[in-house]
Amino acid sequence: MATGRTHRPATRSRGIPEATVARLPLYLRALTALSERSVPTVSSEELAAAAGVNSAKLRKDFSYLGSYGTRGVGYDVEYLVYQISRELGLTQDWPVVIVGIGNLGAALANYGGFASRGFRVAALIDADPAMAGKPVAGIPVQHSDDLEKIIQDNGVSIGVIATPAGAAQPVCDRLVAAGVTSILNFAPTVLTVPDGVDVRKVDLSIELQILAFHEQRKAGEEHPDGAAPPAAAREESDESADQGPDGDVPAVMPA
Amino acid sequence: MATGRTHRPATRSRGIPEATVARLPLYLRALTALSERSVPTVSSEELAAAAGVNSAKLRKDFSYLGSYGTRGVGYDVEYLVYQISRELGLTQDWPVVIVGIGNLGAALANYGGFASRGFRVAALIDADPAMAGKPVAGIPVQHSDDLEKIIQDNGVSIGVIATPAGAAQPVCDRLVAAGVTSILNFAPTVLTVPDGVDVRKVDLSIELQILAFHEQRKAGEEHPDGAAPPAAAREESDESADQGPDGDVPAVMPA
DNA sequence: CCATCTTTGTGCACGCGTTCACAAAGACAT
DNA sequence: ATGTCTTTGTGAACGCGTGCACAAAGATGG
Ligand SMILES: NC(=O)c1ccc[n+]([C@@H]2O[C@H](COP(=O)([O-])OP(=O)(O)OC[C@H]3O[C@@H](n4cnc5c(N)ncnc54)[C@H](O)[C@@H]3O)[C@@H](O)[C@H]2O)c1
Ligand SMILES: NC(=O)c1ccc[n+]([C@@H]2O[C@H](COP(=O)([O-])OP(=O)(O)OC[C@H]3O[C@@H](n4cnc5c(N)ncnc54)[C@H](O)[C@@H]3O)[C@@H](O)[C@H]2O)c1
Repeated sequence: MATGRTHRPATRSRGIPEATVARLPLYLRALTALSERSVPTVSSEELAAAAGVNSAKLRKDFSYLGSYGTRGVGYDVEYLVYQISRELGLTQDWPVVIVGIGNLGAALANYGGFASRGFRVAALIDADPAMAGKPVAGIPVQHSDDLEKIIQDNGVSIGVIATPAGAAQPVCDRLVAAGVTSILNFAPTVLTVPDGVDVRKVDLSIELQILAFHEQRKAGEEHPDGAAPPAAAREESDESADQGPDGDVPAVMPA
Repeated sequence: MATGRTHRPATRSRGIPEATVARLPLYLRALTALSERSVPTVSSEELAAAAGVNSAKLRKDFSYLGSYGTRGVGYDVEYLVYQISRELGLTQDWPVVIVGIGNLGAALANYGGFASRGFRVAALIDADPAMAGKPVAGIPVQHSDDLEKIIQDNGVSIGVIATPAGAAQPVCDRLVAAGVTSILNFAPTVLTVPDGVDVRKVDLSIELQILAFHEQRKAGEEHPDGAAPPAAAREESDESADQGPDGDVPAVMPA
């Protein structure tokens, strides 16, 4: 998972568990695909397969939204698309600003999947004066001096941060002060925000490191054939002779 | 959370819980920053604050790695950097290929934070013949015809998919067949992989939808002053009169 | 060497999330 | 109308993750 929420304790939002909320977009995507193929109804089993989850989980998730679905038949695709969209707040338009129009920010600005779900790129903001006025993805980049005005004029409540790590917290502070209450952060930093502001982060580096961890485990298991004891092959090897097959980085040892 | 794992049930990998593994990179980042400032030791309290987590959680996380840390003092920064790096498999070099060098793929290729943790971009692969040979971030793009050979020649086990959604599954299948066992997927699709292959996904659209959900809740609460009953303001409103303040999408109703 | 003070490591309890398994609901055929 | 068959919705059990709270460990000062 490339994410993690901040603040807002375990206050189940109106009764819909956070884990369920995180899956709703997944269901919505699968349902939209079915809708485009004019499929009228789906069973929980089919839809679960398409979304890559357990069917019991899917049914429980939907049960938090209400009793849509007909026993013996399944769920009405169009109706469910509407209900989930409404629950996620996608029946309204969400203006979004992107701050930091570098490699990543420009890619995000060019991303088509943005607009497809009610999100509209209201403005692109960068601190580089050389970029001001230059169009990216058809939208002229604006200077960060005008950040507050841009937020307020467009009624923006969702901000995307794609600046270097060092600039992320100051930018975040300005966004929040200007009225932004939801932030998607691509910079590799922990953002501190007041209560009531949601932060989600996407960190490529963290994802790769998690993959590397599992990759290392797979390589360390070394079982060409079937059932080898998966764990407990080595217990508390502490240090020494645990390196991969390749070379190793000389390590700094403690006092 | 922008992620979600696939397959591999709840098999706690060698005793380190998945949730802990996901936080190790966070600790590592904070520790690296301390190391650069030549800070010799940190307490769990300080480090937890820097990583944005609870200090008890941090201590429990570290306890899975072993008893590094000195009571009354804290943790030796350099030592901990090494131990976490080793646990995550970052003491070895991980060649990575990126498939789909469009807006996003190019941004990823240009991303400096890639190399900083033992990940090396071994190759860039695209299906567009016009891109073949063209350097992106100093690395010439190779045609996807040679995908299998590239994977094998470089001993690549981690692949990044940044192609359009429709191409993701076929690309994934080829990567896996060629020997890749860890995939980071940016395309908005559920990938199906054999057992033993790890998939993590990053989906911008899902993140925004989750933010929109909470944003809608905040807007719906409408409490200019202090303590209003957070939930149970409306119970089971089913349909009708639940739309946002703005316009609403005409919905298709079921039979 | 002893006392004090800081900070770790963890036992324990609790709550959330997942999954199983099944009764109830309803479609559909006869 | 009645029976059968499919599929939902959910009660209950279980396991994982989180956070509290505290005893043990060890540093530090006298
Ligand atoms: N490129 C990637 O694939 C990638 C992947 C993961 C994370 N990231 C992170 O995303 C961020 C951006 O990456 P990038 O490759 O686009 O970097 P970049 O250097 O290409 O772009 C950063 C942009 O932010 C602008 N900027 C700097 N300070 C600013 C400020 N105070 N206000 C507004 N704009 C400001 C710069 O002018 C520049 O245009 C970095 O934090 C990076 O670590 C990037
Ligand atoms: N741009 C973003 O910010 C962003 C954000 C989130 C998700 N995504 C997703 O990431 C993916 C890439 O986005 P993008 O904006 O870079 O798109 P893009 O169209 O700019 O780039 C896609 C690239 O993939 C290449 N390609 C197509 N089929 C291929 C194949 N079979 N093998 C190898 N290469 C192939 C194309 O030639 C092209 O260069 C999409 O699935 C998109 O939905 C993008």
